[in-house]
Amino acid sequence: MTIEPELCRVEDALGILVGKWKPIILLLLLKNGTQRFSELKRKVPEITQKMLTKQLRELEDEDIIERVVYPQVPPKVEYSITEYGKSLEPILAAMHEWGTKHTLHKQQKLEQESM
Amino acid sequence: MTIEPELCRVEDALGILVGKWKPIILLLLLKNGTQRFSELKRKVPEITQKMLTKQLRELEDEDIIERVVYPQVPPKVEYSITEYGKSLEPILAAMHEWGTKHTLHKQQKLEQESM
DNA sequence: CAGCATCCATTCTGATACTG
DNA sequence: CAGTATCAGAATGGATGCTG
Repeated sequence: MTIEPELCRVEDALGILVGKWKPIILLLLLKNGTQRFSELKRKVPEITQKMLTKQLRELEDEDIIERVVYPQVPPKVEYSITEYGKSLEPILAAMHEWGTKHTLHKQQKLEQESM
Repeated sequence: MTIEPELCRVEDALGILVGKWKPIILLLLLKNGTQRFSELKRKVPEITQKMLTKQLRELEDEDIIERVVYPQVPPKVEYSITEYGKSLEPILAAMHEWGTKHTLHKQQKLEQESM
């Protein structure tokens, strides 16, 4: 094991990543760079404005993403990952890789059960 | 970016790790190996039996941990990480490392604000 | 010892409608 | 366009008491 004593450090990262839509939002911003509110909404149609707004605010509060408002009509707001936010990428990558394997695992389990 | 298309793979990992006590439980089992219910309870005194039981069941359902019941009186139940569960370690490690940095980040932020 | 059952408080998420 | 406000339902977490 490489993880030592203070076990609870993990909670901080988890606290930031938890939220039904935060990982997707972060991955979209990491992958495609700066994007407008409406772009994000379009790429994740299932999310409601309320939820998107909320999750973006929370990520902003944690300095994970940056929010830039252009004072014009109609309004324009752009979101992007901060440098600090980019430091989350290894975690997202590890989860993504694991998630892929997990899918296989679940499939195998189902196959076993149906034999 | 190394993370490609199917963004939602991340959710599976997150779903398993989320739960107020799951990371701690996993880290304890990864670090110290097989342990009894009461040992875990003692190491995380703030958790209630109900919660400990629930989180352990959920991890068991996902094949992350194994539960062995010894048919004796008084009862004895041991929990351990499965091989599959061990595959989560990179994620936990990444979160742990990040969490440590995050603490520093928060401190610096507070210092800046108080200047 | 290792739970389960019940009740309760809080938080989270969603649906819908409205606005500068 | 990018929100805010309100209401409702679901999920989560906790306190307490009982049991094989």
